[in-house]
Amino acid sequence: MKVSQDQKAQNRSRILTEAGRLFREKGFDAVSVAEVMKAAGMTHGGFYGHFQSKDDLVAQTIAHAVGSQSVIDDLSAWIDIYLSDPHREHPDLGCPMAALAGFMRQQAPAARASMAQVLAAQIATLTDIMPGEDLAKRRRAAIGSWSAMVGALILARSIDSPALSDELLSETRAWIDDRKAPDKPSPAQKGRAA
Amino acid sequence: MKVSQDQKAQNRSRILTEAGRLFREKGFDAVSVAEVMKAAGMTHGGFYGHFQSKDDLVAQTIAHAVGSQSVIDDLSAWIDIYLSDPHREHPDLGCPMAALAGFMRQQAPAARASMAQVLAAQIATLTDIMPGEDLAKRRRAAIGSWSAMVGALILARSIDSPALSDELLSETRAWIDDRKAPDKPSPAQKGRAA
DNA sequence: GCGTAAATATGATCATCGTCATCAAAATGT
DNA sequence: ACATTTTGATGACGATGATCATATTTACGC
Repeated sequence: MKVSQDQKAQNRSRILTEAGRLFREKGFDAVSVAEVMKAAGMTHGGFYGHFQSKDDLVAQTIAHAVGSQSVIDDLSAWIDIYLSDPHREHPDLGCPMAALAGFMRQQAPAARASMAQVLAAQIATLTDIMPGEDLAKRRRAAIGSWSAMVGALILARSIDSPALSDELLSETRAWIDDRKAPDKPSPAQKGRAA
Repeated sequence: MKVSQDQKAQNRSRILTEAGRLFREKGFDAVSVAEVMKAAGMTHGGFYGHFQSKDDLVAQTIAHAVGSQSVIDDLSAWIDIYLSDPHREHPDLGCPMAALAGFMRQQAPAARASMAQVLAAQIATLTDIMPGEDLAKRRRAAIGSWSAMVGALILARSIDSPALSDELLSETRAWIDDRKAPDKPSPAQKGRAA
């Protein structure tokens, strides 16, 4: 049955939203087109009226998922939330890069290009809120901190040991914070520690 | 046709080796049992004489792949090699954690437990060669550095932009090195830079 | 109001994959 | 040497998934 243009736009948006959740939760391969469509409240047939292929959906989902992320302007708060227990436990609602970067190597060029844009924007945002005067140093700190945040979250999610997983998050948090004051007694020792 | 016990052991080892390469290259889901067996020089039928299931193969492959990694005892050299262009370009021969961590969330408990062991051992090794006296600080530096290394490599491999990918590797390298001497003019500025 | 084009549903097709049953051949113990 | 295992090969089965063909219903321009 046909549907109003407004409905179609809403349906398309819902497909992208649900695809974003499912992909982050299970990875691209483990989610079928039919599963995405069902989550969006439709059957699998209408899919190709919205997207050319599953690869097309993947590429568009990356940009869409990042676009709906909330922005945090305080660096310490950002790191704390990023390396937190809730974020580790809910990849389907969390950072698309941490959830999907591991799957990007075998994706189509369009998807990889979309991820590159998203990553460049993230680094730019982090550079902006990074303290200091020297732009090059701020950008370096942004890249290093972001790598550590993403790496720690991915590793923390990849293992079975809650203790080691907790330690990864808290110690990486402390390690990044230590940069600002390497000689003081670790100012950001908030949560669980080793 | 039957084969000597020596042959069987060699065949099993070759299955694990080829599985390690293929899994690191394509991910667990994208590699079929038949593909692994073909790479090992056999047909798919004999697989279940060696492993109980594909999940079993996955779990054993993780331990096997890490066991055949070479150990580097110089920290700076390790970081340089880890965040190098060749390592980025050859995930099938490189660090299993960087190549596979992103796929671990949906794996069976045995595989996740194997990854936890491997990660714990890696952190212990890094802690050992980390400079300093305070053990807790050395372990923190090991965890933070390792997170940054893995994160940078995963991100560098996930995108399409060679410039940004290069920058991720070189700036993360410099950022980790800066920790040791935050005020000196970045002593480890060897390769390509921003 | 009407006819047409569009959006989704239903169902089919072709390929792939994990796993298992069965078979052939060769190794090993006696 | 021979009988018995045992290893790997061949082939099949059932399930799943991406994609497409066709049908149905309805929005929207005239």
